[in-house]
Amino acid sequence: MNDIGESAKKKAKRPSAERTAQRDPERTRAAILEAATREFAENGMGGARVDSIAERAGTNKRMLYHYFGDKEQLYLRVLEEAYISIRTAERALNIGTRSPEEGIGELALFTWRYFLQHPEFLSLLGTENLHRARWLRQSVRLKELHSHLIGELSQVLEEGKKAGVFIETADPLHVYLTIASLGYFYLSNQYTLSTIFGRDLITPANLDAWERHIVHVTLASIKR
Amino acid sequence: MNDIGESAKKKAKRPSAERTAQRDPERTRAAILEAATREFAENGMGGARVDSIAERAGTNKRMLYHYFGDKEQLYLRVLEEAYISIRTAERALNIGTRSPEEGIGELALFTWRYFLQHPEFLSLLGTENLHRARWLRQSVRLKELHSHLIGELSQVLEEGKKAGVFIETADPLHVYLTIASLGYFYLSNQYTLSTIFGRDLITPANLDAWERHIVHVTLASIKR
DNA sequence: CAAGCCGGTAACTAAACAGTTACTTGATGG
DNA sequence: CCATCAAGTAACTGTTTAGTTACCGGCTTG
Repeated sequence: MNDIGESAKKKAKRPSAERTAQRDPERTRAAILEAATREFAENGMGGARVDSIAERAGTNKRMLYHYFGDKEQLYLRVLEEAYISIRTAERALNIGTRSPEEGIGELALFTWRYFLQHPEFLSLLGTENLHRARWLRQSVRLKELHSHLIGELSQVLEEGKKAGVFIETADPLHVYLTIASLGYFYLSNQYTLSTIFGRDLITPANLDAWERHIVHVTLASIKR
Repeated sequence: MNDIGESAKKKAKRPSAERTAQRDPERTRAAILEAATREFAENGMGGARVDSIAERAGTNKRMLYHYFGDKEQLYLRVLEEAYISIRTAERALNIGTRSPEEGIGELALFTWRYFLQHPEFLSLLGTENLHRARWLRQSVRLKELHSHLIGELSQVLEEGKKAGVFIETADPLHVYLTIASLGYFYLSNQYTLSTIFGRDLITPANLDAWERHIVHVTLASIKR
């Protein structure tokens, strides 16, 4: 959950240093980050409480401010980590190694299942957009992270067009936004939707039906 | 924006009463509701400030608590009004009067354009879902409001299936969720999306392209 | 083994906050 | 023309909150 190499890197002066079980800076840091992820995801930026994060992490505010500066910087770190996680997992898919149709289907399935397993990621996106990407815009770590996705998707679409299975107007950004839209809305808005339509959207049967629906819609929209 | 008939209704005792320009309960009430809509949409439930709402409405907290009880009740009223507005406009569409294909296309266009013109509605949905529909669930005014939509949509789909233009597996809730997904995600997440993909999604050309994309995807997913 | 450094604790502070109370103003009806 | 009542004002209160400060204790190094 956190790169242990960091302490070794900065400590040329103290090479033999191994921390005791009681004092474990890396673990405390990781615990704060994880607790903050949950707190921000559940309550948003305005609703999140610094005291609550410290308590959840099994530590106190002093450590939180020591490691992360202030509430806003901690929030940005949480957001950055969330993006890094999904883009890293996405990259490991290697959608270009299959047939174009399978590749797109795989990406749709992966995205849906990732969203399903990481509700905190969806919440964080919602919070960040409520604030018009105020903090994400300040991030300097995320410039290169996302271009790979569009590049690889673009290649798969081109391949499909050459093979005559995809329509010529299929656009990589549009395809990704379609996949993400269908997953994001269903999950992030499940509570109001279940309430107003009087149907529990989150049962296994309904989740399964929507997963198939996403793949169906995505492919139907680009197939010749 | 507010029904003026209410004051006349409760005042049999004081029939000649016409308020002066200075004292205008209905207007104050409406101003608070509108100010609250903006404040909650911009800052969420946790970030919204009661003082700020009073100031935006050109009044003070005393009036706000007098008319709406407390912050939570005011928030619920805002949310209810937002739902009533979209469902009322939707009803006026009468999608059943056209051909099935045109009817679905009209619903998709309407939904997209309504979302585009009412960003505060999308924000409120996001906030309410962050809190797992905590307040919406308490609402007693919204039970009947949404069933009409699914009923009408269901009829149009049936008609299309009989005419042989729609596939047999097309489901009314799925069709509506598809339309809403594509509009909601693009707009509500425009800030993070524009940031990470380095492309401004909100230019007239891009908005127009996405509008056409929504209609295309929706129809492609149900056409035989 | 002593100095000091670093991970960690807990009590504190100033500001912001939701909600309340005491008061003012002005129109109306007896 | 005065008593009443509702609309509206503004200062106040107790609590919560982000951020700080003074302190503790054990490990490492000279």
